[in-house]
Parts: sequence; structure tokens; C-alpha cells
Amino acid sequence: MMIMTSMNWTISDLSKEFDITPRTIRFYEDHGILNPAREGNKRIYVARDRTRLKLALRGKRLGFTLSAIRELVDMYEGPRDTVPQLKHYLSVLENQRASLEQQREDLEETLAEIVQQQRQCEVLLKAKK
Amino acid sequence: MMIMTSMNWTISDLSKEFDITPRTIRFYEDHGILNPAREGNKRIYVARDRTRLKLALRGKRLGFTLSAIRELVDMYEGPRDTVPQLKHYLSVLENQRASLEQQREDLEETLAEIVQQQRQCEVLLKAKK
DNA sequence: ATCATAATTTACGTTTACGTAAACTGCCAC
DNA sequence: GTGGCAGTTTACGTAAACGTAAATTATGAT
Repeated sequence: MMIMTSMNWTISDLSKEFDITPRTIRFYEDHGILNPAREGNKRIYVARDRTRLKLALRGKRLGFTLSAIRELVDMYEGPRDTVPQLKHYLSVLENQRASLEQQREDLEETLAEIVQQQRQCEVLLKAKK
Repeated sequence: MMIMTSMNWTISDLSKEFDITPRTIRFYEDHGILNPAREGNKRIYVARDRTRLKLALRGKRLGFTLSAIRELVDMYEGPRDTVPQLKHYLSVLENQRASLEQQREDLEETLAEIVQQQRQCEVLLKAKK
């Protein structure tokens, strides 16, 4: 019984889907974010790679550095067998969460200001007519 | 009647308050984000400069580039006298808003995943005890 | 077999956002 | 008047995140 999760992608498949260059994808591999299999010397990407790439790009849009992204995606899959490992993972998660919520505050302040400016503009525009 | 808005800051005041180096503040000046007055050859920052710096740092935390930040803070104060200027400003604002809301989606997805991982961890931890 | 197309490695180039060192000025304390 | 700071300019250095060019290899189509 063949399952869909065995689907494969080539480097240009991914570069088109996510609108990045192959260079970028290979660069991410150089930095341990991706680890595609090889078929001959060509890279073959499976669902896991695609997921990691997706996570990486989302991280980038949030302003994360590549090494931070690497830690993150590694941890998402890493071993959490022992209690110390679990506790360490929990503390890293908590730091991440705090930083992201700071970012969310920044975001919402900025958004609020933008909306306010939009309103002012529209008031001014109506006055000009 | 003296008003508080006439308050001044030195470069090290600001660098301490916002926990950045003077070098960074001067760098922002080189790129038109700040424009402090001079008293002799020393830089004097007034409330407007402080506000711009605050906006700039918030922009940085959101991952904006310095030139993007400059455009933003400039626009916040720029002239919006004519109808074309107003319309242009409105369209820029709308682009900003769209991009920020994309970012908010990313943020909330990531936060949700982190919280979920935290819960899983805590379940595992309790099982280990 | 050949030709185009996609992929590969290697390596140097580029931009952004500062860091860092050097050499100078102004001012206050002693 | 001489330290000793805080501030200044000038200039070169650097890390991150790719871009880009060159030379090579593999694959599918004709």
C-alpha cells in the first residue's frame, strides 16, 4: 500500500514553489537546515525536507537568523528522551515564546498606528474634495 | 511657561536607555534616520529624535531594513498637502499593512506550535516522574 | 551521437549593519 | 596644567545571507 508521504521533489520544484533560488536552498543545506538524499549527485527532497524549508522560510519572514532557524528545526525533531533534555527544550521554548510575544506587541502597535494614519488620510482626502 | 517637550538627551543617555552603542546611533544618523542638533560638536537629541529612534528600534525588532525604516519614519512626518501625495501615502500604508498582517499570521502559527510543543513536553515530563 | 536543459561544485563578489581602532577635541577636577 | 573622561571623525574590518560566474556532469529528446 503506497502512501503519499513518499513524494519527492527536485531542487527546482522547491525553488519554484517557494520562489527562492536554488542557490538559497543549497546554502541552507551547507548550514545544516536541509539534508536531502542523493540520487546520483542530484538532490532529492522528501516531505521532511519540504517541511523544514517551509519552517525556515517562515522563520526568515519573522527575522530569525539562519543559525537560530537551524536550532529551531533541529529541536522540533530532536530527541527528548531524558528529563534534562526535556527541561532544556522547555526553557528554549520559553525564551522563544517570550521573544515572539515581544514581537507581537511591536507588530500590533505598528499596525494600530498604520490604521490610524490611514484614517487620518481618508479624513483629509474627503476634506479636499 | 516651560514645557517638558524641550527636554534634551546626549548620545550616551540614549545608548543607555535603549541598550545600543553610540556607534549604532551615529550610524543611523549617517543614514538619515536621526538628525540631532549640535551644541559645539556634540550631538543634542530632542524628543523628536528620541521618538524616531524608538520607532527605528521597533522596526528592527520586526526585521525591517534600515532604508525601509527611514522611509517609514520620514513618511510619518512628511508633508501630505496635495491629493496625489495623500493617495501615494495611502497606498504605501496599505502595502505595509498587508505585509505586517502576513507577518502576524506567521507569528501566530509559530506561537501556536511552540505552545503545543510546551504542552507535549510537560505531558512527557509528568509521565517520567 | 548530439544538443539543450537542469543540476552540480568551487570560489569570489556584494550588501547590510554595525564593530573596532586611531587620532583628535573639549571640559571638569584636582 | 595635567589627567581622565565623554564625545568626535575617519577608516578599515567583519559576519550573515545570499548573488553570480565558470567550469563540469548527467539526462532526456531528436
